[in-house]
Amino acid sequence: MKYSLYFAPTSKDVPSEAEIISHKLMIRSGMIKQSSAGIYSWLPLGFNVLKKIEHIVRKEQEKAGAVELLMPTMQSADLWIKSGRYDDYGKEMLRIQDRSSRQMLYGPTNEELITEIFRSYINSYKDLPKNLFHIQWKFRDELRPRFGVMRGREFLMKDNYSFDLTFEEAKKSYNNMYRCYLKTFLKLGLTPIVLRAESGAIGGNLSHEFQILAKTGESTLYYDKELENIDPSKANIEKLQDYYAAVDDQHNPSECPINEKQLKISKGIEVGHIFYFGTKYSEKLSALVQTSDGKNVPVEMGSYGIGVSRLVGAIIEAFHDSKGIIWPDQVAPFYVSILNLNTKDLKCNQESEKMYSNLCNINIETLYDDRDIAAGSKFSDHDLIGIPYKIIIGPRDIKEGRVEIENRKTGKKNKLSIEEALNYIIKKSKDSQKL
RNA sequence: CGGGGAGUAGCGCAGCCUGGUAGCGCAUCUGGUUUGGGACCAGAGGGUCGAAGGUUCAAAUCCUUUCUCCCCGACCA
Repeated sequence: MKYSLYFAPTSKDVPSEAEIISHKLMIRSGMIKQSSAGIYSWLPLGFNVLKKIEHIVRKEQEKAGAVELLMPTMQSADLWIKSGRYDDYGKEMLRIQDRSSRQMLYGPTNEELITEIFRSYINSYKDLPKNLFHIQWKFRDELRPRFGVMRGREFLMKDNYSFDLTFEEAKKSYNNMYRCYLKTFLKLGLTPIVLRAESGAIGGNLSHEFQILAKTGESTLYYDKELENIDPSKANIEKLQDYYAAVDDQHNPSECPINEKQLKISKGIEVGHIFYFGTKYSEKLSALVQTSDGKNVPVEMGSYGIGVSRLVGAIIEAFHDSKGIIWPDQVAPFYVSILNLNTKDLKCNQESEKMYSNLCNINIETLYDDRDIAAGSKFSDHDLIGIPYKIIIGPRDIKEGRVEIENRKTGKKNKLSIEEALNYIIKKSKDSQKL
């Protein structure tokens, strides 16, 4: 993408409403624009990252055996009245009437709908287990939306629902998702810490929340430092759940089962939550399956959520410096920038164009800064946007056939020949795809 | 929902107390000089002062109502 054609309205100034760093950086880098309290437009850069995160979440769901579908944002109140949550959910639920005065609502979650879908098609234990997910916008009319996209009223969530015949099977599904979540957050470059949780409005008795480490996080976590070095593809999930982890109000130093050396204290942000809730909805909505001995029993369910739009903010909270965002390679909106430092220099233009088309030809996402502005502004913009690598093409070095590559994270610069630079980026890009 | 704060140019703010020509910085536009870490000179455009009502010869400024946004708390992906 040529910067001159792109739409990334960066700025030095931040509107005074932004308080936390991710919110400020998202506004400054032109990722989002607030539309009203807790509701945002996603500008190209923000949308790009959102899709990348969504993609990684989706792939991990699929690997774990979940199947994607898409349920509507608008739901009829009927099912919610049946489940009893139409009254329970309170003012957080946005209620609307359609033209014929039917009660509608903008879905804050989808247990009722998915149960109804399941009920309509599945009647036999032979069709179990099933695990269905979708990635859809939700609306919760929060008492107080804040922190930009981290706590919006409208937000993008991946939610999935497991259906099993027995508790034992349901627990397997639950642990399967537990593993899947660890993998997902690691894939995003984050460090997940899992806590036992209250199950809240969703209901149920087996529940964990997934936090990711970020020095500016909201909650303070106390946990066994071993949890930072988990390999979820090998670990035994039941055993993992025995490790100590607590948020500050659960943590009691005198009762803490691990010694001081093992205990680590860090800040975290909640990005996922999983619940087992058994037959709570299947009973109320008559989602029954027939067992091998001919009985009809309510299906055992669990639900699992990842805040996809929240993750955009959370990742920035985890990875930034005084200059701006530092995207992990997997979610960066572009993999590499070309900074043409002088667009009036023939050689700079030629070599920049050539580099750009070479990178495009091998499908490396490139932002080519061809704007006629001061070099310093380009450096600042690309640092702010957080693209992992810069290829700096300026008149000074290009005369000698050289360009400079800068690593956004380390700040390290390398002078290389044009060809070396291209190969370097190709190699790095391949390495990062293996992650 | 309780407590606090703010709405004046795209953004950040001053002006309000003590009523009388709406201002500053950044951004934008034009011309020129620049271009290796947010350039410089010269010029220009841009406002129903959140909205409604009231007081007054006169309201950004005083009064009333209202809307919106932000911060702290309780709740949450």
